[in-house]
Amino acid sequence: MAPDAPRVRFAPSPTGYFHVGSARTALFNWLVARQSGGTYVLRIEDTDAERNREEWVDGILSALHWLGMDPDEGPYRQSLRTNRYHQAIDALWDAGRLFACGCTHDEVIARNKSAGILTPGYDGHCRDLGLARGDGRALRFRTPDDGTVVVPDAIRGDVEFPCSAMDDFVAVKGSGAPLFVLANVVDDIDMAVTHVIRGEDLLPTTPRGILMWSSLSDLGWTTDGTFGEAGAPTPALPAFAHLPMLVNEARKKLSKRKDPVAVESYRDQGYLPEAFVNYLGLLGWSPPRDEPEIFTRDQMVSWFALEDVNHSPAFFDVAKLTHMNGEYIRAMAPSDFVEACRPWLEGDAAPWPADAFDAAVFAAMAPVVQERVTVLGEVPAMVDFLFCDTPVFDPDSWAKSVVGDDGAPAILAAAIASYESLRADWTAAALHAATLAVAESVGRKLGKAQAPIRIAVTGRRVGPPLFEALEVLGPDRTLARLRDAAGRLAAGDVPSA
RNA sequence: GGUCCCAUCGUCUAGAGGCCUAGGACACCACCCUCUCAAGGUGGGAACACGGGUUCGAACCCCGUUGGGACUGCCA
Repeated sequence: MAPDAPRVRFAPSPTGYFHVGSARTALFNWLVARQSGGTYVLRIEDTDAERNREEWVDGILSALHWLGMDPDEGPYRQSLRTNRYHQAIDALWDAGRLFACGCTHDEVIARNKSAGILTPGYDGHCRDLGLARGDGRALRFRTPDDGTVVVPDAIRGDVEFPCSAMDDFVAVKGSGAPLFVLANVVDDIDMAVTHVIRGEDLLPTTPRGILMWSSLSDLGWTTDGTFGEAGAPTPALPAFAHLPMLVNEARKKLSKRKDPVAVESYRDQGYLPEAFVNYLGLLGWSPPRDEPEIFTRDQMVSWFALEDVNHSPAFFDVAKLTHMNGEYIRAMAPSDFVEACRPWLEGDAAPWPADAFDAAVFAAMAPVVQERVTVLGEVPAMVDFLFCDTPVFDPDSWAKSVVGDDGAPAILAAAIASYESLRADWTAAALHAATLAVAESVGRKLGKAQAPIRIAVTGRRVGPPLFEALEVLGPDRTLARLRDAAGRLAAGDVPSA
């Protein structure tokens, strides 16, 4: 690796699930590292004890693994680096960059309100009181009174923030625990991060980080050797890139309450990681002109450039994701498809008893299923008639196209007679021809005539091609189900689903 | 309220002053194909927020307006 190779970091906070926006951020970081021979670092920002749950961290790791973006380095845990933050806090305190403040948030608001100030934000109450550290006092960062902080952003250009609009923010909790900006900056310094690529929601706090960075730099702060040499001076400010937000239909930031944002749920529904990553790549970026939207990871790596990332928010469109997933599924080698389906077919998740599943039977049916599903989670419902003792009847289908069809009894009777003679030549082609004859005998087109048969055998009006399904099901079970349906129909019985 | 960001079809986007009577994809509609459903094929409707500049010429540059969003926490 070149000594000046980029070092990017993906720095999620554990939240209990892996957000699709985080996945997009991870991807763009990963792309920059891959295309430049750089290093992609994972850092868990768990300074908040509330968010420091082991299984949540495992969730991040497994989601990244599923996406094919395992870190090159890390995970580092901020919760394990508190000593280092305290060194920074002491240095900042000794230099007078921090001051103690005993005000609660409510007190600040109350003071502002009584002073007739609608503007939220710290009023500077304790700034020059010379309060001592301790006694549960928070430590605030003394921001400049005037001047401008410039955030050099690879996507948006220089963004300027007037210091006059910046209040003295809390950098250390009353408990002594460091907060986001401080830990984040100290880590980026120690880990020699060269590119900070993150969501646009962090843009407004970036000037605080830059102020923190320069203070540490001014103080002669040196790196701790996490990466590279211990004792090296504060590195130059990294490049920044703030990615556009991912929004919902209401154009609001994706909400964990209202929107389907958990990557895990997409995985569980049967989206393929490659399709998911491909779609994510289309959110805020697009391949070169004239290139199709479906592309490989390698192509993305070679084409991607931070400078080409869009500025405006993108709607996470599940319909488009789903379409792309279908494309990826259809493009799979048949054996890969069969293999990929296993989690949905074997074990407790399947809608049939575990020992009822027959891999060879599924494999025979798989090709026609592969062409019809958009997510793997749809597979069981397409083949359950093969593994359940009796079909899972859709009440509506049964009512409309069997009970509600005057011709159904005759069709079923004719099909039973016809199929019975086909036992020796039980193939889709023979079944097709036989059913065509049945249809003719009742004066119908095949499309209309096959409905009662399909429902009797599979339980539903829609499904895989009927004759392939019958071939795989076999003559015994097919005929038994046809007789069963005909019998119940004659008895006026409506089966429960 | 303050600071900042953003603005091309319903959606994701192409477009970096003349190639634009604005292209593609998803979604939608119609037709074709067809054993259901998909897939596939063909066709269709659908956008440069508005107003000023700059320029021979603006979706593209500048300013303003409007609209949307983010942040404004001892969360990250």
